[in-house]
Amino acid sequence: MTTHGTRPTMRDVARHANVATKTVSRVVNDEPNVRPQTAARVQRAIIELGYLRNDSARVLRRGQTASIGLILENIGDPFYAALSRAVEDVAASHDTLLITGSSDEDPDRERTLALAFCARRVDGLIIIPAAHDHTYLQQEMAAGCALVFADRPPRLIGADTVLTDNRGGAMTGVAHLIGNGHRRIGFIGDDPRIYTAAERYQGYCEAMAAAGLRVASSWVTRTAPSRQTMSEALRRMLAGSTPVTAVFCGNNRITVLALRELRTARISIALVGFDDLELADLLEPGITVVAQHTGELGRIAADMLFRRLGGYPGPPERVVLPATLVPRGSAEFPPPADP
Amino acid sequence: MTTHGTRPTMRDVARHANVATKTVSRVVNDEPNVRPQTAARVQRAIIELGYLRNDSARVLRRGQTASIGLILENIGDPFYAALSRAVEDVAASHDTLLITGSSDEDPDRERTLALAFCARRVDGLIIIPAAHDHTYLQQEMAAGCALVFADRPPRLIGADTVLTDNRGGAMTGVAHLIGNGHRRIGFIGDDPRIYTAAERYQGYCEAMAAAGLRVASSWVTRTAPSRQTMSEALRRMLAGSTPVTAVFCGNNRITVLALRELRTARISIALVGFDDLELADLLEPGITVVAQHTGELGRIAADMLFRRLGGYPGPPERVVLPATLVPRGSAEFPPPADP
DNA sequence: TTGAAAGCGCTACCAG
DNA sequence: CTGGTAGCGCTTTCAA
Repeated sequence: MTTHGTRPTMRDVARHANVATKTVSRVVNDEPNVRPQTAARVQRAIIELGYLRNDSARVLRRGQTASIGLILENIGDPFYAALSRAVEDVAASHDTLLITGSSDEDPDRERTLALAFCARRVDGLIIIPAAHDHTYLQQEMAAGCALVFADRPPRLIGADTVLTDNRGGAMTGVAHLIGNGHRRIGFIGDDPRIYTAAERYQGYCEAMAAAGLRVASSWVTRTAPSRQTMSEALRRMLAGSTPVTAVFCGNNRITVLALRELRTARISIALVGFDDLELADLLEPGITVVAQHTGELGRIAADMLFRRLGGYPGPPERVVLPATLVPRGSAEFPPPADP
Repeated sequence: MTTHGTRPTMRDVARHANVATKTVSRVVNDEPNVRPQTAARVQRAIIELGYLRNDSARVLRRGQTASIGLILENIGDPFYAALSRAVEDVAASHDTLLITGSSDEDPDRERTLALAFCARRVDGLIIIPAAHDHTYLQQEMAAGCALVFADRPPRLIGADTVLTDNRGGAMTGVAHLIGNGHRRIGFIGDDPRIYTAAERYQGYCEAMAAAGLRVASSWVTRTAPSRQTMSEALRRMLAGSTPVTAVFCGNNRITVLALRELRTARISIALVGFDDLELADLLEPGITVVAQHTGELGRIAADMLFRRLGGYPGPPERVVLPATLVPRGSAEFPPPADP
């Protein structure tokens, strides 16, 4: 039995078993060249003392921590939670621990977290960036910290990156509305400084342009979503002489807020959302979405990271995953006949 | 500029600035008793060399890692994601990093994760347990690792615990159905070996008994949820001469699966679910749930942990949070008139 | 205000 | 097969 706050060390075990610490180390790490009899004696001492190897010391000596860091916007968001789980699974398959931090879309917080992780000497870092300048990571990369960007590309540095085809996905979603006869289509997106939000807006614009459709400024809102901004956005695009007959929502939170707003106001217009929602198929009508392959995004990011940790030497690579249209009913009807 | 894979140490900085390593340490840690002029010289060297303190070494020397571990069932589940976020926020306010691991309801995996975290010498551990015997943690507690259990109590050891009133919540939900006139009410719960599932079943039984209602065995299913088990559960409770007119679902996944099944089969019965769902208010009818205060659960667990880390000496404590009924329409109607 | 030396617990390296 | 020694990069302690 150990006393409170005191842990037995390898030396303690060694003394207890009458061997050298190095022999204990061999047993603890399953190294060869230990007589079974000796190993058994050491094992007994380990159990009797309740010894658990101190991986902090091990890390210091070996220079590898068998841990990676993941920085995302908010682990409480289902999208990032799913991504995080995929990363964790890959990490676990490499016997590696995962440290997670939420940046809340704050560049300073991202930087603080990234440097804190690097100070812990994580072997690598997966970042869903909020910052607009990642040169602060150059030193860490040079010092050997592997780096992968997911969901959004790095700014001002080169590194492996895995993205969703946000622009193409948005185009597909908006084209789907156009294909159903809509010509006045609104767009509600997040703050345009966010890469994915900007890309999706571009996709919206391109799909409209490709169909020869003009976009009125009152149809477009691009800002951090809240109940109030959603309410105003919808009011603006539905007011005036050219109200929209359909709306494209730029992410999962926006879709949910817009649905709630439309329901409250008892307004029924066609809607497509970017990102899937857990109960999207159970709403009436079902919500048509452009779904990202969230798990894949995380899995591939983690695979790329471990490939680098395995010594892969090539130049930075970029993987782009498609986004998939899932028609469920909320968009598959024509606009009301014009008076 | 550093070369690949080599990081400057305090000694390097010290040499560069012509001071002792201890002086660099003082500057890096904002300790007093350094002449501003000296400090400036050190700062310059730090920037020139791109030095970042190695917290692994710091940890080894100081014996505190400023990190905590969180073991839950699945970080991809919105319930645990929300809890995790609350824990992370408390940890961040203590300048502490969070390591997360998913046990997938596997006792061995829980144990492996917990011991891996302890080997890293996390300062404390928050566990949402899957195991049925936590004596393996006694040594770690004795060695000084703080321990808090959340959502489910520990088995065979004593430790701070924060729980939801699962039994009371289920009673409230079932009583609500009874209050709306239902007398034949089904129950679908998770594997009864899971603490929360067992408690919620007890609550169901007690509410039925309190109203003087018998429970037919065909009305009850208690197993790991899947599309198939849900389908069979519903078919059983709706078949025969005494079909249920309402059902109580034991957790968020079960509620979603049951809703999908009922929708597919075009069956409309009253329903109350345990755990809230993101779009519950937007379904038609809205889904009545018994909601847990997930964020509170995580926040209080983390607060209890840091209170222990701060030296709080009292005996293990148990906090029980209420679960709150949120009526939304799926349960607020009477059963069809009996023929 | 500054520095030198010891050592946290482990593993790498070399000797036996 | 086994053991000793050195040292990972930092902080602690004590001396100057």
